[in-house]
Amino acid sequence: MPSNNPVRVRFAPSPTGHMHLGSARTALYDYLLARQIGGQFILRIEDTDKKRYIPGAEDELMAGLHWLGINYDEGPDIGGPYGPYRQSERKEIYQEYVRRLVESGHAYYCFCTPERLERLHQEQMKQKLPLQYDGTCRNIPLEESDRRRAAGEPHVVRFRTPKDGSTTVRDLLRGDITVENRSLDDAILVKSDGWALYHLAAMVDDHLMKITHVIRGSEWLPTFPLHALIIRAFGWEEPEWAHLSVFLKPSGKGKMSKREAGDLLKDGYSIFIKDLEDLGYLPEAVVNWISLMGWSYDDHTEFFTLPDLVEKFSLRKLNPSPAAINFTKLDYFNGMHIRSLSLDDLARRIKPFFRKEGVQTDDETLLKISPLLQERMVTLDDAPYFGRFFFQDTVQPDPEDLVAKGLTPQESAELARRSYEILSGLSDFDSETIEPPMRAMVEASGYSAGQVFGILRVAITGQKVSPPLFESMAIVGRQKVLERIQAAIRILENMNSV
RNA sequence: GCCCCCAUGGUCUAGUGGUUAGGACACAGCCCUUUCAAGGCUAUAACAGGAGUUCGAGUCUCCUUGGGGGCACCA
Repeated sequence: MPSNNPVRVRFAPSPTGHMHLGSARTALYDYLLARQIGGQFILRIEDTDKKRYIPGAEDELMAGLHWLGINYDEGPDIGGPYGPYRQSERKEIYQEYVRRLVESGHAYYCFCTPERLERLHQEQMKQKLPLQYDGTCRNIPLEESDRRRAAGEPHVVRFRTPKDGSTTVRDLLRGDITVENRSLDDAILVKSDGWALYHLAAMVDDHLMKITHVIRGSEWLPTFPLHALIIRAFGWEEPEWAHLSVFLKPSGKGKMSKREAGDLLKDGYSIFIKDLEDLGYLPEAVVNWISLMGWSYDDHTEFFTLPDLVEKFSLRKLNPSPAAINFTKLDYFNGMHIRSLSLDDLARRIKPFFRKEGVQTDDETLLKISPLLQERMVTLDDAPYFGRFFFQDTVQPDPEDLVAKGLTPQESAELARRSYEILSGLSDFDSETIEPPMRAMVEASGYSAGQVFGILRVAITGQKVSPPLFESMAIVGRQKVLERIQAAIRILENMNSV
């Protein structure tokens, strides 16, 4: 619910792997909420765990956001009034706040060794008991624990979870959730190396950074009550919470494994943002697609640009149930967004895909073929598939394809010769000039348009599937068209009838 | 084992007590058509199961089942 305060939301990923669709959606919703109410969107890096840190992950995150068009107002690279925006640079802040919790009795120092904890865990497993800390250090007087700490005894800090009663928290998607406090663990807030854990660091940062709405994954639902308890222990005001459902694999059965995610690539799909550009997807399409996984607008609108989404997004319409990833719908949206691109924009975007295929292009031709390619492309890398012949000096048609269905090579060659005659005698070489006499020739020949134009298509484009023939011919140009027909005639003449 | 969340066609979803259960993707067919598309039209297809509340339940309650998540000195 909008409050009187300006909306401030944060995207707080940890740099421990590739940015995927789930995090992109969370960031998108954050961004939309901030933009529509005129608030701020903050990027905060949660990198307190050095063991899991992956170099480059932070850059990939920022590149991914940038590619998607999701811009943030405050972050590690651009700064802001509430920095630093990397948790690894905020250690002292957490220490200060943890001490407050200890002194107010909401947290305590725990000297239990990992070995003892492991034995406890095993015992609880054996007895089929809930896996929780047993409270051994819960009642050590503060003076004593301070003394032991000063003496250098290894320790962590744990939250003193109430043992009686229950805790109710409110999620924007699910309403009130109540849990018995006895099912909550005395979670560790600070590790023995002095670094704060997520539970503490994120709550402190959200408060200090004046975050009003926390949008995060539903994997945080089980620890949600703990987080609320920590905030309440500080006496702070709680933000609004929205826990987004997870993404399931396309079958809808379970989350995608690392292995499955990797296998996707050979089908031209990926759940990693970094791969999507290379696969020929438009950021506009990706944004549109993920926006609709767990959110809806109304009955008849599904095509959205980022500005549309800013205008229409609403937390109220978020859906709590898990959604299966549907890549064919991404393909659909990609086609739609490709068709909504201006011609010069399209020309610019397909250029690298020709280059990747080793096809030399020129901007003028690129612009001319764009309208021809536009309505038949699903992904940007379809462009060289349909249009490489525009840029080649010669094409290499498959002789079999040159022979029209139901005709002999000789008959096909004859049709090609008649086409050559007409084409070479034309005053102009645009599609409007080419089409009428060619149709008349087909009419007179007694063959079908499909047969005759099929021969020419293969002869001129080197492929059975291509953009419209006459427009293509006009762009290829008379000289090359005639050369290619000539070459095709030679091939046909050298074939034996079957 | 314990805790939490979820449940409408194959998939994404609309629906907040009374609807012929709506839309989108995919699929099939038709139209258009020189190929492939795009576009238009049509069809197939869903309230997980069981109790209860109510005159009336997809919608509220409970149970079952199924799915998902969590139970780290990760986030």
